[in-house]
Amino acid sequence: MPVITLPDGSERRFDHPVTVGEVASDIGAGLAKAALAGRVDGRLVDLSRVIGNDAQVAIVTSRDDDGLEILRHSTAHLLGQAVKDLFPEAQVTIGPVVDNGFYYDFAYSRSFTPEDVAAIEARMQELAAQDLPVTRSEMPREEAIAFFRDMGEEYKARIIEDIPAGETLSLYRQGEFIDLCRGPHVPSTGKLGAFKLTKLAGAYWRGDASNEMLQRIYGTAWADKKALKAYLRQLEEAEKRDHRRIGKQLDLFHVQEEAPGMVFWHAKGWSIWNTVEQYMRRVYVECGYQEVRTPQVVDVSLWKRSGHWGNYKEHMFFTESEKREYALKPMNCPGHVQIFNHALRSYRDLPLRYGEFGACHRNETSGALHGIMRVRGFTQDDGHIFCTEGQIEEEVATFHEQAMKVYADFGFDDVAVKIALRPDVRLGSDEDWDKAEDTLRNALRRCGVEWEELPGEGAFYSPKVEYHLKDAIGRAWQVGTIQADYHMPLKLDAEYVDEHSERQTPVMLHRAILGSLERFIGILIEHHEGRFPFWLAPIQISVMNITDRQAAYAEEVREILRKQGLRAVSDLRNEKIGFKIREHTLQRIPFLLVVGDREAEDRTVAVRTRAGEDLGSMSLETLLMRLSEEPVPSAF
RNA sequence: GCCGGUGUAGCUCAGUUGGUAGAGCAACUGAUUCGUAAUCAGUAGGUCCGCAGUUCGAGUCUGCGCACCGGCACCA
Repeated sequence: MPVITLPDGSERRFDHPVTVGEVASDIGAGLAKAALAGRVDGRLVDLSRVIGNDAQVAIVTSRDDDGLEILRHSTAHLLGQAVKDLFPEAQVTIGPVVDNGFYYDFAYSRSFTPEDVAAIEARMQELAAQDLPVTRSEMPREEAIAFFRDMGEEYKARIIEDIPAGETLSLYRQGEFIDLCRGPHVPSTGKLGAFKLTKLAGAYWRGDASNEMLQRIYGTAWADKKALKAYLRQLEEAEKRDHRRIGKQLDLFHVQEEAPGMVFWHAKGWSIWNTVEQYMRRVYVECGYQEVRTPQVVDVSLWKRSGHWGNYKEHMFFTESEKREYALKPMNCPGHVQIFNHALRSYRDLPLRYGEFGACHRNETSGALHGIMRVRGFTQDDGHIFCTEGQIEEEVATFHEQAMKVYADFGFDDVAVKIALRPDVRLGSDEDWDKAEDTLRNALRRCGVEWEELPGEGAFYSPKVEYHLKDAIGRAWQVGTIQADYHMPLKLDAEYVDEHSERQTPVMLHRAILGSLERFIGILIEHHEGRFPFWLAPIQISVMNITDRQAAYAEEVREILRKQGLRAVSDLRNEKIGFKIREHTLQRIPFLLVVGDREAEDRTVAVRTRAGEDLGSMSLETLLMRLSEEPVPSAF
């Protein structure tokens, strides 16, 4: 005689075992219609699940995150069903839920075409309209392997073979389609919401590039058409902030065929770069770094000693001259060790901090390139701190504070801190890793921050603290990092003399706040949608006249602003003021100054912001005062 | 690198079954001198990504490259 307790604490008594669906009906017809699944004593189950004993029950609908996830998972099954329907020879593999949707990977003798995808989506709509019941059944593991192998579903059989022996598996059937699945699923295909297939892609079996490639079809699924439309609109909005598009519109940079993965910076883009670099240079100085510069082209022997040649030569650029082989530097650390090694160091010199705007080249695989976010020629705000083991915690904690300040200055308030822990393939002993990981934890604990740990994500020589910035539309970008390296100093013979006159090997901390300037500027562009904060804007002010009569005055105003160190331009073209305002607003110039006869007469300017706000007419003194209130990063 | 797609004027794009390459915006010239998101008219602009091939004839068809886009893999 089950007593069902609902989320609001109310109870319902039944004199016989009931299904979750019956509980929903008992509560109300509307809920029964909306019900997709249930949560019984905390576990998600199908509506058909029978409850025999007292239980806590919640009905899951598409309004719940759980419900939406089930909806997406069931839509993935619908995709599987449609593909098997239209292409019986195709084999199914996995079909999980991802952000905003789902995908399903298939093995098939030929590639699916965009036309195939359209047909598949149409078939999905038909199958949904048929409102086919989705039913669950169970099968012992061994039987399931034979079952799927008989059906010609080799991949499915292999997936089941990885499940521990003796387990009973659940299968879901809708129409002719049967799939292995933990569930739960919607009770029938008619319960599915609004969906759309979005992308056709290749994906390796089991995510391993040495395996064969499968075909992945991505889709998005939502509770209703309205939510789907809102999502598609959001995608369009995201496209508008694409740094490649804005880079073109604002004339910031370009890339071209002759130099794949290398950036041609135009004047306005380079202005942003310079502002960022000058700001970071101040960070180096104020945080006790010595800025250095190391060679671009270095004999391969150094890279062999550092281990990079062994690990990464496929991704390095080489050049040969007079029978000597050189490599373009893929990173700056060996260079910094050379400077460290150029004198005999004392423990009194530590921590010794070097910073460099290090231009590096890495021959990234062609498919990895992406605008200025992932390039082959890039510049890091790189730094290396040579210190003793005992100094690591202090240095990491200090770095943390600096990094957070920098992110806030660039307009990022939501920063996630993570520690990437030891990977499977690594150097050094477990005790060393315990120690290194704990040092990072202690440093962060000292800063009072919360962090997430990422097992297996560390570099092969050290765990890393990582900084992930959340941008204006919620996307996360990994930028900064600090890592404690015990190995490279050893490989490259870095030494210092300790207080007992003994030679010791220092620890080397690799750290960057922005990561690569190219990528960081790309992130800035997307985060601000090209509307850079005043201090970063390549052009801060534009002065425009209404008729030729005010040309001289407009030039005079521009000149005064320039002398104040502001980046100002004038637009004296014989165009209507509305046209000029439109153009300069589209160029995202923070302040537009209009001068007509009145302003020229009174020696004032009419001020308008790029947001369209009219600040009225004011004297140049008032304007300069107003501009001086624009946020500018302060010193450390 | 792998799977799929795309490559035409500075930009955004159109171009039928193979038959002399187009539009809008931008540019340039002229007119207009105008008060807060597009003034009007005219002119000019192309190795149709590259190289081979098929054909009387290729932007269009075939092959091989390259680059870019979306994923996958990679990211010291």
